[in-house]
Amino acid sequence: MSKTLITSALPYINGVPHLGHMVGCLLPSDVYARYMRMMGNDVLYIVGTDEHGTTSEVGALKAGMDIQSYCDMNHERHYNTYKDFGLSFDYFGRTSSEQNKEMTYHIFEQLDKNGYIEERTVKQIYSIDDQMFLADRYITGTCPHCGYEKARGDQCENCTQVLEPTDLINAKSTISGSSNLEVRETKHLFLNLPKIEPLLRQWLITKEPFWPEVAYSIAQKWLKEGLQARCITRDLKWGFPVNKPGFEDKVFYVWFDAPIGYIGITKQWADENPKNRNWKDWWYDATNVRHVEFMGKDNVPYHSITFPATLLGTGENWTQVDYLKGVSYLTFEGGKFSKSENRGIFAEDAIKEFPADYWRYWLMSNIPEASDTSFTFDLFASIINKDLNGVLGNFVSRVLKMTSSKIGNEVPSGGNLGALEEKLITTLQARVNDYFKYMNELEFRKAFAELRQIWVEGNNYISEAEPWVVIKEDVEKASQILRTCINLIRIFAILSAPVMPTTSEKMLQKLGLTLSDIPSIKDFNIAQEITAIKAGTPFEVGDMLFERIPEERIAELKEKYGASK
RNA sequence: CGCGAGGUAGAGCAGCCCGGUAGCUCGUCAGGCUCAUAACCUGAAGGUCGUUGGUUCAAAUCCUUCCCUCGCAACCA
Repeated sequence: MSKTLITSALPYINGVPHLGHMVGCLLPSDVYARYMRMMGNDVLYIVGTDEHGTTSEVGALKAGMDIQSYCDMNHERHYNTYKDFGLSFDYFGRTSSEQNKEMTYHIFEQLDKNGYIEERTVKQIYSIDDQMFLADRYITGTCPHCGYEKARGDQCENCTQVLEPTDLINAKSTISGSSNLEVRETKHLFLNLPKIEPLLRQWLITKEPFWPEVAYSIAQKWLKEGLQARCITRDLKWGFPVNKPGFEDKVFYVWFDAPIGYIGITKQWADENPKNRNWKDWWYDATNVRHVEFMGKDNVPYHSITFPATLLGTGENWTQVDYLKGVSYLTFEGGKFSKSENRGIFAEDAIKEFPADYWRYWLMSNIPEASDTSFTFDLFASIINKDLNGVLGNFVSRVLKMTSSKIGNEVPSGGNLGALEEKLITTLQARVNDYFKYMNELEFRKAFAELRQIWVEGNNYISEAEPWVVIKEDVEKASQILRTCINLIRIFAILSAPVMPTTSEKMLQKLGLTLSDIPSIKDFNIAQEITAIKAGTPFEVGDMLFERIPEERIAELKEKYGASK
């Protein structure tokens, strides 16, 4: 059995995940993991929170908490949100874990031993009142070029000039507001990327035919512009203390230990059941592992350049990314999501408004693959009303209600498959093959457009077969048609499970089944599946699968989530 | 001249790599059906494929000019 290692970019603990984060890495990784499991693959699906860095320190300070409790609290919050969205990760870990510390130290030692680490002294702004060095973005002041008063230390948003923090007039710390700043020298460790570059190029070239264009072109861009040594340590408190003499008062930069977190979290997972789990089977001298990573496009450089270079520099045989799914941005009603401006719908709120499957289906069938995509409530409602209610929900409803009222609450017996069913089987098999093909290629938009067409085939079939007419003349034939339709419900439930697990369960429940009854979908054969449910099996009509979203509700939502701003 | 991605019917997208009657979904209009969630099925209207020039028998597709949108620009996760 081939092994599939699936990782989602680790959400930063201090952030509040919005729909863009969900669709960028968390949801697609889950959908893919569920699909690969159903295909019979041995899947390990790893997610967790990325916890180190200034942002956490500042967040804790503002919340009046110590950093550890602050992170504990937020970790819990992330976990609950993702569970609510139905994410099926095998482990939800943390980059601040002991296991990750161990991994980070080991990888750093190897890099150092191989001569890829160098010391440099840099000048940095120190805030005397905050008692810390400030990252550029934590300094604001007046732009010397255009006079804009809220220019950041790295760049002026107004005139787009790239700045040094020392250029700013009346520079202030954004943390305390203090202007009691000075430039200090500080010694840091750098990862010598130019030295690893030849290895990296050699490795990357093998990926070109497989990666999506967005991901590969971003990686190429970085190589083209030339790699520079990258600072991997910081003057902070919250992080792993550097395990090198003379640097004990520094910590590793969050971007150094965050991707290593995939490995560290795998070890967390393994440590919970050491008899049956071994992290090395997935990461170290591992054979037959295909590693698929999911991330927003802003993360691509780190996963295609920095992290692979880090692993290559160890000289050890680490599992590298085989397929990198880079996803563009989801915008909100044409603008940016912004918590501070109360603009956009965030994951915790989204789940209170509608069931997870509504979001999962919308987001996956509109995932920003080729370019940035805008979320609008109008579009959302139209998809939910048309695809989920009109096409799928209504099909289930019309079939079960008709069978129940005309014949009874058992799958009806009698009749044989005919020419119409032959045609249905052929059409459906072709569509299912395409659906699987797109899923294998991680072409989600196309995959879910195909899934929708599969549902449509159900309505097409029942329209042509007209059981409501046939039943007046030939009850046996009508029974066969309805039995076929009930089997279609089962087939639709199975095929929809990766994207709408709860709805699938609901559909199967009506037929007295659960998802765990479903065998592998590898070699899914419609001709066989179409008769899987036998005559006499009891079923219940139950509730409707989905609810329509009326016009008034859309207007309310737009108002509530700042769609007009 | 910083870099990248995108600009295709009212809306959202596919097609572009490997040139050859412009396709899908929603919306609109008309018809059908009455089992079902004002649903479902069928059909029609609607596009000089951002702009300029070029290559070619032939360009949405290849090369070129300019314009617009979004993102990135390495101490922001």
